[in-house]
Amino acid sequence: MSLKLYNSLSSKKEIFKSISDKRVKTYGCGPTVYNHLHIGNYRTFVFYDLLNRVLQMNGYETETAVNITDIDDKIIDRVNHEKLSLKEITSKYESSFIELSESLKILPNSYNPKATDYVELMISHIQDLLNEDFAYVSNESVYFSVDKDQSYERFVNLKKDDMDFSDVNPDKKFIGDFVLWKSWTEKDGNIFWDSPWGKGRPAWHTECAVMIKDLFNGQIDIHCGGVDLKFPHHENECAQVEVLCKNFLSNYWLHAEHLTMDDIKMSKSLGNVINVSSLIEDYGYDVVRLFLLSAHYRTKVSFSQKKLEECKKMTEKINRFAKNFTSDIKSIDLKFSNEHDLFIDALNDDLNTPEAIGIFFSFISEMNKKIAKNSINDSDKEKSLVFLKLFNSIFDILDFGNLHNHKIPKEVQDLLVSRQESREKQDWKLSDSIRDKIESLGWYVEDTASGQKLLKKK
RNA sequence: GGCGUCGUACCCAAGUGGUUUAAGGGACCGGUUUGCAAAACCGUUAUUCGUCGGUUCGAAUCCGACCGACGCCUCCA
Repeated sequence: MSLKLYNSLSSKKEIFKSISDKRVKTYGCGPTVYNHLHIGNYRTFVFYDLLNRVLQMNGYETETAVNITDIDDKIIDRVNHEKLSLKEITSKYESSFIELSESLKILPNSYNPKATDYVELMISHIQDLLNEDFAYVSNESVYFSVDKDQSYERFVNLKKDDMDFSDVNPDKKFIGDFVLWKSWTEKDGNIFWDSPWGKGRPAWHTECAVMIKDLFNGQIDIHCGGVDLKFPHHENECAQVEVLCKNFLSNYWLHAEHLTMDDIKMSKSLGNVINVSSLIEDYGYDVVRLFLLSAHYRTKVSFSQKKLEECKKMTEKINRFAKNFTSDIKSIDLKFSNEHDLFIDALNDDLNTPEAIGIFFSFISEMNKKIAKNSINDSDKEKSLVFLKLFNSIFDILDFGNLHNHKIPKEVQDLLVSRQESREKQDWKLSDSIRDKIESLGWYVEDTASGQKLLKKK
């Protein structure tokens, strides 16, 4: 099955066709670095990563960009309150973003452009819009005239007649116009850039538009973001680029739904956020990743500890299954059969991770039956290895290198030996107390036909 | 107010007209196995998909009304 993606422009699943044969260019709206990011933010970033991996699975080379917004009202607020420089604040949260992305096994992007590196280009972009009469200067700020964009309202149906005119910025000619360049005000302190229209700073919508123009010549295959960005952000991004370049900014627009807290969306302004690094510490990156991928990206997910506990059990089950196979998985060739194709088809059907997980678990259960009956053959073993490798190329929750050789502490090893001795003497009391002790050190002992087996606790 | 999305078992969650009289995971209960556990295996838990109507040979899947939840229209992943 060929790759299908749900395109927000048409509100339909469409067969994906790339601009050039082999190479796919994607852009995702990244974080504003004024605070720690929460698990909801990372749901979107893990979704970008999923898209990237599925494209690669389909044989595409990917060129990916996720921007970092380091010019913003909230950042300026913090600069003024904390008496730190802009750079000091933004670089702290930027590196935290990069580090946590790595811990969650998000593949590195080709580019992570920053707004502060693009101010000059943004100024010339705004000048271009002014030259072509798509924008106007008012009170040292620059606004985009949405009337000049024939395609405006790609993502929404605004019904301009119904718009609320009560709180209109008097500098705007029309209520729907949006700002490209914000003139300096006192509360901006010493944060400003010089421009032909006076000192000020670029506005948010300008940033992504200019980065795409610069990195990708104003045209990409896929643009992603959270649903909340559809309007006005993505609409306004499109408007600026498309009036100038006369082509679609992006052929496909993918929007990820929000992670919620008790049915209310999680957001920094609402204060109902969950910190990611402590979550990874408590559960492990694999559990967090599986949790984020266990619902389809276009559905809301409610955060809960219970779900994380369930995902933890799922990762344990997968790990147990993987441990049945001793070959070096890294060197296995990916030769696919029916079971694998079902898994691939699910992912190609608009990145249907829950279905793919279901198929993988059905396969595990089928193989476990054979293992239980001791009727597993070489072909089954090979299929299993291929499936494990395929599964991990997308979900990336198995650590193949450490599957079999977790470093077992000396203390645990010694306990294992004495437990074996007590078992031989049929001293069950002692053997059970040793088992408890091993468990308190973080390991499960399982007695199998071939002797004691250790499994690292999560 | 305008625009839009969603409502599937005890919980989570796929499926969006017939190959599904509804995947998969968690949970519960019973069984096999085990010294006991754990794991694994077997079996049980939705004749039913918010409610009510309609279209169709056939609907959870399409249409309409209603009820409920949420999102966007303002910073936001």
